Amino acid sequence: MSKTQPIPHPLPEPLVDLIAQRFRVIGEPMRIKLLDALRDGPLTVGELTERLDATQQNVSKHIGVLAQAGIVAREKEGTRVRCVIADDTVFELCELVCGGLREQVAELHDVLSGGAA
Amino acid sequence: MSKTQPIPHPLPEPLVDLIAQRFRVIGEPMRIKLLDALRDGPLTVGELTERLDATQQNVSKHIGVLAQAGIVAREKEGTRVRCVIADDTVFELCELVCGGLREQVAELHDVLSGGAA
DNA sequence: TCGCTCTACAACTGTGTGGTGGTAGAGTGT
DNA sequence: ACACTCTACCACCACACAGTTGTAGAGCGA
Repeated sequence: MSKTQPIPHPLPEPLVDLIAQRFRVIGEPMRIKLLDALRDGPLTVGELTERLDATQQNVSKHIGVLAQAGIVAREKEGTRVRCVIADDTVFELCELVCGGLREQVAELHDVLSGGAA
Repeated sequence: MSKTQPIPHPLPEPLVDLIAQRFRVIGEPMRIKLLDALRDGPLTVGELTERLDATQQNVSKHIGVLAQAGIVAREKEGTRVRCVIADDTVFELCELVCGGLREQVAELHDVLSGGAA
């Protein structure tokens, strides 16, 4: 159902910046961990803080970045804040990247085991 | 044909770092422009320098980063160096991101045009 | 009302890195 | 051999940002 319609070719400058920004948001280990933790379902900032063994401030900060990028959504619930994945495509992105990594590692493996002349 | 097999769930630390690094590599406007330029086919560093209106040093540097990440391949050809896309998944990644961006913009558009109570 | 918990914000510091200038080295033509 | 072109490497500067500390404010229970 996902369109995956082709991108305009001479990529316009503003779009380049948007794409880069998007990748940059996901390109942070802490944020990837947060997203990974939220894969099971919504969690509060406190729960995330405990699971990732991080400081509350840092978690809040990164969740803020992810929220501003529209990747997660924050929902107040008393004093707590429930964080939910708002854009599932991030996981598809991760899977694609993992696929590429697997391929590279496989090539290296082939070279190191059989391909050495 | 792409596996897109699911990722291990409690994402192991080293994998998190690898994924983050990968995204970070693509999360740079100049590098996205380089990849976009290489979509038509192989180009030399000089040609890329001219097309992107950048300095030769900068292009060489970013191509180096992309090459080390296994996203492009460099091939010496006399004094010139031909740069080729080595991992097509980057374009799939961009398409996915663009799809997400489109969706967000569409939602904003709806809110701003009809949804206002 | 008072105190406690939960979260977000501001200021600061250290680090990573993008861009530039300078330059070395390889390859080519004369 | 010499001059020229093409590319990569190095050192440097400037800026962005991740992480920390301190703290303000909102909500809840006693």
